[in-house]
This record gives sequence, C-alpha cells and structure tokens, in this order.
Amino acid sequence: MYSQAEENYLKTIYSLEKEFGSEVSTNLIAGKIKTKASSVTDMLKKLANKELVVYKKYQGVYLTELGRLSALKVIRKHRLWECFLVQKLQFNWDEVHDIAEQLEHVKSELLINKLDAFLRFPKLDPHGDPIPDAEGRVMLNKTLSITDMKIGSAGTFVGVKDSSATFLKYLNKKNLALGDKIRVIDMEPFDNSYHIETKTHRLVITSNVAENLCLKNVK
Amino acid sequence: MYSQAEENYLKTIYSLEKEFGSEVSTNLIAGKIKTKASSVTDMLKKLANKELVVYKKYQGVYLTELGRLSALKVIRKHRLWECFLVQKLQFNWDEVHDIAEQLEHVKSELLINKLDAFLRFPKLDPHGDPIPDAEGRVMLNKTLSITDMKIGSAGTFVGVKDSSATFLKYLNKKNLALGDKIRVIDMEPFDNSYHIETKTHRLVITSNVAENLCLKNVK
DNA sequence: TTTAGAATTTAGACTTATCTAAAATTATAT
DNA sequence: ATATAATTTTAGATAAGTCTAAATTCTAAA
Repeated sequence: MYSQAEENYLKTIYSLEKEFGSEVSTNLIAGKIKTKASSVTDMLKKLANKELVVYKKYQGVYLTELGRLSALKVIRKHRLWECFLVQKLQFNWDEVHDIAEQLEHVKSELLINKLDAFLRFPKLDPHGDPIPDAEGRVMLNKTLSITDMKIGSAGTFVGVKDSSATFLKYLNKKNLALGDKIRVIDMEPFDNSYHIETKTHRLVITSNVAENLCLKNVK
Repeated sequence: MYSQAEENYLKTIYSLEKEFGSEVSTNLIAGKIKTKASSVTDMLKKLANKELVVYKKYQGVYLTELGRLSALKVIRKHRLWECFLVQKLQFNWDEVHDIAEQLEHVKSELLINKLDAFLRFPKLDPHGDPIPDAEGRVMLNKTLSITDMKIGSAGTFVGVKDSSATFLKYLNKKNLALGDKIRVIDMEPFDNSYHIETKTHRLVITSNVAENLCLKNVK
C-alpha cells in the first residue's frame, strides 16, 4: 500500500480539486500540507510513477481514477475515526482532527469496515462531511455558504469547510453549532462582513467565517 | 516524543528484560524485531543518547527508569487497543496483534485515557496480559507455565506468552481458551511433550506450546 | 513584446532507519 | 592457552522524505 506521506498528498489533492477544480498547483499543495514547493514536486513525480496522478511539469496535477479511489479510502478512514472519537469517546468536534490524521493511516480494511458497523454506518462526520462507503462512493452534500446566500434568506447550518481547531473553537465561542437555523440579516459592503441571526442570538462575522459555514435548505 | 522505531525498540527491550533478565543482547533484540544486529547497534546508541537505555559496547542494554516508563506507555496503548478491537469490534484474539502494533503509535494521552474509560478500565488484555495504568503501574500477574507444573497438578489457563496469530490459531484449533481448567496428565521425557486434559478433552502438546501457556491457581 | 516577478523545478544536502560486508571483540572448546 | 566460532560493532551504502539555493519556466504589466 501507500506510505503516510503519499496518503496525505492524495487526500490533499482530492480536497483541493474539490475546492479549486482540477489541475492543482504545486504551491497550493505546499500551502495545505505545510511543506516546501520542491518537496511537493518530488512527491508528485512519485505519485505520477504510481499512476495515482497525472502530472505535467509546470502544469499542476490531477488524480487518476486510482488516485481518487485511494484518496477516498483515506478520507473514509479519517471521517469514521472522527465519528468514533466524538460519538464513543466524547471528544468535542474541535479536538478530533489531529488524532484522526494519525488514525487514518492505520492499515486494515477489516478494521475500518468493523468500525463502520460499530458506529452504525454513519453518513456524516462531526463536521458535516459525507463519509465515503467501502467502495468509494460519496454522498454529494449540496450546500451553500453564507457568502452565496441572499440577504434575508435562511438555512440550516450543516457543515464547515475548515475543520481546524481554531475555527471550530471560534464557532463554539460564538454559540454556533451544526443544526442551527441561520438567517442572513445583512452584508456590509465596506468590509464584506455579514450580520447573521440564529434562534437565540445575532452576530457579525467576517467574510472569511461566512465562507466556511455550509448551509442546507436555504430559502 | 519518540519515533515509531524507537517505541518499538523500547517495547521489545522491556519484554526481553522480563523474559531473560536485564542486559539484553543485540542479537536477541534483532531476532525479536526482525532487523539486523547492526541496525540494533545503531538504534541502541540513539536510545542511550536520549537516556532511555544504558548501553555499553558488547555488553547489551537495559532500560533506564525513563525508558521503562516510556515502554510501559506503548504497552498500555497496545493492550488497550487490543481490548477495544476484541470487545467492541468483535475481532478474534488472534487477529488483533498487527492492528494494535499500528494503533499503539498514535500520539495522544487524552485519546488513550478516554479509550481506557470507554472500555471501563480493563485490567487484562485479550491474551491475559496486564494493562499498565496511566502512571505506568502494572499489576504483576503471577502465573506458571505448563513446563513449571508437577504431573497431576491443575490450574486455570489465563494467558499466553506468545500472542502471534499462528500460536493463537493453533489454540483455537485445539479448543483451548482462556479460563479453561487444565490438568497436566503426563510428561514424555523422550521429547518433552505433555499430555494435558481440560473439562472436555485430552491432548498432547509439545514443550514449545507448554511453555507458552500461563496458568493461575495451580494446585 | 519585452521583462520583472512569481511559480516551479533541479541539484545537492540532510535525517532517519535500514542494510551488507568487513573489522573488532567476546565466548567456547580443545 | 589459544584457535575457532559466534557476536557485536564499524564503515559505507541505500531509500524515503524533506530542505535550501540556484536555475528554469511561466505570467502579467508596462
């Protein structure tokens, strides 16, 4: 199978493709994975040799079908472990990312499938992201971020784009949790900040935050 | 903290000290860890630099107090994960070793303590080995192996020295399970094989097998 | 369309952990 | 006591993954 480093690149390329479209650039990957561009170039060559990505010098990369399936396997493991940590071990949603980053590299198909069953085949992880099934099928979770919504519209907060501890802790502090109904009251053109409202309170968030909140059933 | 390789050496040295006494030799470690003696020598120097072992050239090593506690942390994690796999994910006792070898290197004190609580603070792992507590205290589990017992005496089968899949599968096939009462019927001096008896059946085992069965309350 | 600056790749070095082969040390057996 | 065998260590090589610094390629502005 693949090394931890390779798995991390696959996972990263997958999510960057989702976010920015195919042809992911070296620098984008370097930024996400916290390495230098030169290290990324080295690794992209290795991944290309293993037919996990298509790589042309100076042109960026995209995953092959094999690469995509391999990435999804890692993502499946990451998200299932996150569910385990929150549901069974009572971790908070802002504590699980780094631990799941380690657990996702444990190699055993049987383990992950038994874990899946133990958790009763969850469809979403604690951050609202869909969990691929054993065959690599992912539910597509159509959501809007606050920045896509019209003033006055409302929806249910079902996921975050950024699941870093800092962002999640910010949401905790602001009393925003998955499942909340959020209405967009106003947008300030000067700084692109948003005025939003939940059942219990109103608050102002920056566009940075707004972009990272995913909502469903927006009306 | 320590690398996976370092953790594996610590764990191995700990168990070899238990089995053969202090001053563990290079070759012994190499045999257990499946590397070459020269690799072991290299690593022993590194561990000595970190004050995890006391190492004198050609003289073997032993763990320092720091080394012992570090080893016990790894062993604690290994055994707790084995409990999890058997108790919660329904693995058989012969399937968990290799997976636990990977899980034991996941770094998070909080994780392992929460796992401990989730499992209700088990005292023994699925092979009958005691689980060190968070402070590195281990219950000492006084047992005898069949080879230490007198002909005619009997005890309860509570643990194995070898927890490899091959040995455990052998025990499954021979219908020997933890908790069984075993009586030593006879010992054949020619080949040192043992004739033993449980509630349900009688069988002959080699001295190799006999050595690896741990019994309690022997009378 | 040229060119400065950004992005990317190459070249060479470093670290960790491993290996082989040779040298050094210790143990064993006559 | 000494030769032989076994064990252990050293020296030098390799592989994975990373880095810095220099070279190359691309891009976008004048």
